Amino acid sequence: MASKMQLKSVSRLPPGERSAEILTAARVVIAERGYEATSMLAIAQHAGVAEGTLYRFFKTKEELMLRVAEDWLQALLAEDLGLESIRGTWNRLRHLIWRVLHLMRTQPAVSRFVLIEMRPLPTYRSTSLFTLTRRFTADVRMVCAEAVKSGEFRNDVSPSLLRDMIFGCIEHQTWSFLRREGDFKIDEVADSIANVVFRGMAAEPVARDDRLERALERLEKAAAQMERASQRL
Amino acid sequence: MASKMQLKSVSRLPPGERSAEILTAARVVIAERGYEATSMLAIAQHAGVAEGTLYRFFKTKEELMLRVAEDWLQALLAEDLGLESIRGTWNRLRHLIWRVLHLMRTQPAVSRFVLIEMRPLPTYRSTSLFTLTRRFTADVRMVCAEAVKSGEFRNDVSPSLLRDMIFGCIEHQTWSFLRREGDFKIDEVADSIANVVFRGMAAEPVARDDRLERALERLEKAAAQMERASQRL
Amino acid sequence: MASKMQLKSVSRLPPGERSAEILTAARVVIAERGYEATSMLAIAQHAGVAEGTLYRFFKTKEELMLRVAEDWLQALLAEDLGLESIRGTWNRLRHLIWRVLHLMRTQPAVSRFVLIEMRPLPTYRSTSLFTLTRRFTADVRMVCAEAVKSGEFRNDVSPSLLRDMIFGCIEHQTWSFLRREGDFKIDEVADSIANVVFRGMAAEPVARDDRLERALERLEKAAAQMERASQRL
Amino acid sequence: MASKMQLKSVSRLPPGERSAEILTAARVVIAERGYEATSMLAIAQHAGVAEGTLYRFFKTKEELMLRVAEDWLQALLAEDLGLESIRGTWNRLRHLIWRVLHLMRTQPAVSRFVLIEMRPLPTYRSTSLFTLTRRFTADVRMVCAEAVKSGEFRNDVSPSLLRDMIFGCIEHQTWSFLRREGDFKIDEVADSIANVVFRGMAAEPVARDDRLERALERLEKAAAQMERASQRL
DNA sequence: AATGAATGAGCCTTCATTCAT
DNA sequence: AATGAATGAAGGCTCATTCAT
Repeated sequence: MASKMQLKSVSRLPPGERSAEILTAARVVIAERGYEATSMLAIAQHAGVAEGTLYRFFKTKEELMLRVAEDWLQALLAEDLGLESIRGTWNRLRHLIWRVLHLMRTQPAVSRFVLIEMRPLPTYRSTSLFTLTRRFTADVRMVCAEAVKSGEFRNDVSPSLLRDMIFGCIEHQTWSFLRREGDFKIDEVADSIANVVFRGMAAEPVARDDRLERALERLEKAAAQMERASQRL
Repeated sequence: MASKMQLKSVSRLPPGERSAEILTAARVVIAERGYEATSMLAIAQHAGVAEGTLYRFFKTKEELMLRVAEDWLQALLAEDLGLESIRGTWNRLRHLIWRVLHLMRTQPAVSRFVLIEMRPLPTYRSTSLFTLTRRFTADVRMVCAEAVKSGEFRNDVSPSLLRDMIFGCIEHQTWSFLRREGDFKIDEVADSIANVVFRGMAAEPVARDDRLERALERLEKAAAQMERASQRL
Repeated sequence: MASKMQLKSVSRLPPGERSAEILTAARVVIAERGYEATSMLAIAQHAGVAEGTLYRFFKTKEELMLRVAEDWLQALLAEDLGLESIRGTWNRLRHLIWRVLHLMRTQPAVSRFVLIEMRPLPTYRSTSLFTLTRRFTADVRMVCAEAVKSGEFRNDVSPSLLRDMIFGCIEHQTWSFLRREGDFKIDEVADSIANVVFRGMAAEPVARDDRLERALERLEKAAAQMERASQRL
Repeated sequence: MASKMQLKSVSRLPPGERSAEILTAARVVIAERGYEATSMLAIAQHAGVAEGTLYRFFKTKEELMLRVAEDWLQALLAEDLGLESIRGTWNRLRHLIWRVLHLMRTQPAVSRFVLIEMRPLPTYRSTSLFTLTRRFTADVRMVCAEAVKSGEFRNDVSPSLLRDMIFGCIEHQTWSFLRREGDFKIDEVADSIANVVFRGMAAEPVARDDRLERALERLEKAAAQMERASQRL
């Protein structure tokens, strides 16, 4: 059924660039419409290529989508600084939280895409996208684990749960923003989360209230004196 | 002559009942296959009615799905006891958390449906399903708000954030279970979350769990000394 | 992605008729273009229905195609008389061969379809179409088997091979006709095949075909002579 | 500077060799996957050339496929010995049949390709592949024709039909083997076919039965005498 | 009110062929 | 001469929705 075709003259691009173009076009379309509503045709048209071209680079739609998310995330991750420069558990936690919130504020499209659309996919957990997202959360878990080890944190709650607590809270707080419906205050949220977790885990109460202690000591002392006194009698 | 002798035995039901039947059938199909894979045809067949009939009661597939989720949730909510019988902020929080975890464990299908499949819908927030889910979370928020009001909790973190922290954590912790991949320990998770939030928010630095206990011991010891002293006197 | 649709008003047909219409339309298209070149769209257009309608009745293209072939063949088979009225192995073989040749001459399209296009399908042998075609060949095999049993045929060649010989020959002889390139002479081919097989298998060396015929003529001639003689006497 | 340092090591071959390489590669792919499933890309990759290169030597896929079949067959034909050494019509027929059966057994891939996949092509008969296959069948036809000429065979059946009978039978008998489903016994099949055809065509019945003839002759004589006698009266 | 046959846009994917490099 | 990126028509199939009965 071969048909006569007039190939449009699309200049041949250096390898990698075409694929990058497609990925970029896909980002745009996805940002506009979301995963489900994004068709291969739409991506192709946006990229100014034919549908078939997409399949030169990506075996299936899902693979393409996954790659979009990965590349997007990777790019953001690359901009990231390490934790080395920051001292103190609270500061570190606060920084990590703040960093993610900032990413969401500045990159709502990719965030929405990854968190809301890719994550529900049945295969998501076996994806390298999943692995990539773990890089964000792993830091938090590590900081908590270190705090536990050093005795700064109690050890009655697992670092994994703390991580889930932090990121679960972040997601909920940013939910409506990601859906273009609301907003959130980065610093306020970051402070709040860091505070609750830190105070909730701190081995030593941050502020002291030793009135009970002192009262007890006075009482014990008094009791001891009375006992001695009574023995002397 | 003698045509159409075979009447379909679909008794004409009161409108409410027919619609309830459909909703029930839809639940079953959804529980089996999930949202995406559930077709209107499948629901109709399960309910023993024609596809067209579905559209008498629900304008679109989405509306039907939403109603399924709502009714499902409502039914679960109805079984629920109030908080009246429980005293103490920690106990109350722990109870509310435990209650949700228990619901997820016993009703994974509806949980998966609401959290994983309906929530990503673009219209979700304007849905009465969303309002309904708030009923679960509202209690937590209220308990926190009361604790703040009574001075038991600090007021530097909004109850909404605490609510998000708690439910975000719950979701992450149950994620793999809802996807039939893993599991979670109800009591452990409930304790951990309640502890972190409670300790993290307590106005009075919370004594170590056993501090009161020890104080009591010392008091009793002192009391005993004094008793002995007074007897000797 | 529901779109606004204007349903064309295609009158609702009694069950079975629509499917029959489709099958008929498919026959036409297939007869014109052959299996591979026949698209579901073309069939639908020919039947005056939408593509989706085809899928109400046939799960896949292959199923539809198979059904076309089956129905076609079945219809032809139904017209067929039994062998009861025919006596003698040679006559029976000749009849069976002639019958198939006649079918091919009058129904080249279905023949081409079944023999050339459906048969190469990987699944063909597990098809009920295959079973159906066996009905044609089974008679030949049976006649041969009976001839062997009665001692009329030698038993050094299996009936299956004879069947293959006969039908293989028929196919080759009609090949070019089925491809609209040539022709074949029914009686000549039927005679030839029947003769070779019959003579090749006859336990008693077979007289030339026309020997009996000629003997008859001579007998009649002699009888006439005697009649004339007796009248004169 | 220093660009394009990495030259592809595709040495510029004499045109005939390059084309031969492609043909060989195609054979391999076809043998593995069959005609339909063989893509130009696969052939190109196997041959270590680019897709475009294929089109330098073959205008279309079909042309390439046809050439593959031709070359393949030609190679097999070349290995073949003549008939000169074999005496006797039965022996010769048997040899020719055996030879083809043997080819099929040892070269199922090419057999399948030619018989099952190329032959159904609409253009097949005008192909030089078709001409080539005639070389196989021509011998049979010739042997039969000679037998007719020498009086060894009757002349009431055309050699072409005998050829079709033989090859048609061979195809049916090997059908399931070529589809990797069954098997066949070379010697048994060769014997059977040769026997049926030979005995079916032998001019002199192997054993005589002239009783009918003699009875007829007596009857005729008697009738003639009676007629003459009556005329005299 | 209920039916369910019919719709058809739209989806993902394939691959023979072209042609700028 | 050789490449291989790019093409794009075509295909099979799905399913929410409509509406004549």
